[in-house]
Amino acid sequence: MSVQPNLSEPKLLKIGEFARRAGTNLRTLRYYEEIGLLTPASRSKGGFRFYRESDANRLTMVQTLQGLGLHLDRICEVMSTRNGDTTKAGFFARIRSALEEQDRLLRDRITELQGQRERIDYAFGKLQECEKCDVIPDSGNNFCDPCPATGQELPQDLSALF
Amino acid sequence: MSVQPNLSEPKLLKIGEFARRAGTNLRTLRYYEEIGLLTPASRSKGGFRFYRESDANRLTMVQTLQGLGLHLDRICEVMSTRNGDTTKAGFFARIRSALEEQDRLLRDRITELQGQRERIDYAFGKLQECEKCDVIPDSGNNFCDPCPATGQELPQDLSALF
DNA sequence: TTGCTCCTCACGTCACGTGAGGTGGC
DNA sequence: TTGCTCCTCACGTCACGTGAGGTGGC
Repeated sequence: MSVQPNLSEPKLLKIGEFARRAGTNLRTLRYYEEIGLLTPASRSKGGFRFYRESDANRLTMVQTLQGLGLHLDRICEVMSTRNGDTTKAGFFARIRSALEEQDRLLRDRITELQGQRERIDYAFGKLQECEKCDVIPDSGNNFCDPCPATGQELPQDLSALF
Repeated sequence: MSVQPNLSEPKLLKIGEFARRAGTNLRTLRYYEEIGLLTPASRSKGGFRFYRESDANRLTMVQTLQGLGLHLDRICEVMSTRNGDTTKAGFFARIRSALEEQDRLLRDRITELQGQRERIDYAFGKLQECEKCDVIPDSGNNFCDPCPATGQELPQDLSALF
């Protein structure tokens, strides 16, 4: 006789085990509950929080969005796909727009970081030349900005460190 | 008669103009001075702070490193290229290592973000299929995780939003 | 019952935000 | 002198960190 898995009672985790799996800690989870960002699925009669395994995916999304520089109140908004009209069309439209928003943020951020890598590369190139030069950057020559050899501005990342 | 530009007295900016150019604000600059991250080049006798134009490049680097998740004390360390032995070789070695550190951080972060984009893409693909499906995710079906049509786990980013 | 996990305050911290009240400098 | 910019406290805030003291549940 095959037993139907009980889908209406998915596995629940206590806060410690859930935090470990989700890569976070107890204080953060309690704080997220306090601000309404992530509410446990239930509580024991003694007050113990119980989380769904799948809530770890919500946590991951929060971490991703935080890494992109969003504040928790904005993250609440972006992830509140269950608020609003309850039609299937409306619900799915909110999901789609949340995913699109994240993709935009990711693309923009990647472009930014690639630009920063190019600037680092440019600085490396100039640094090679500086190593062959006699002048040592100090306050007397405004830390070699502009470069006494070429008269040009230093790459930003060298100017920052000289 | 040509006049030698006075390199020992580069243009100095008051805090407001400097903040505007560097894309920051007065409070942040005062805080950075307090913790020793960015000290003004000089002060007027009345106490007004004066910054070098080139210090904006230092600020930019601080912002970049903050965006990569570093704390200010770590940023102090990474950017303290003027501390240590004062030989040219030592100084340049510290510059090089600071640039390498940043490049590592940038590459790792870009890889991470690209992975996140792929996950978003994967979620979009599944969402297309879900739109053709009759089942509506709710607490009775554990928000469609696992998918009642395929039996497979949902993409993380759908599970997070369903 | 023991031990480990969890609970709720509640104060501390980092990186600033935001006035209050006063002074500098073209 | 007027107006704008700057000054130094100093308290507030966001997102937690870190105990203190007490209870739950296998």
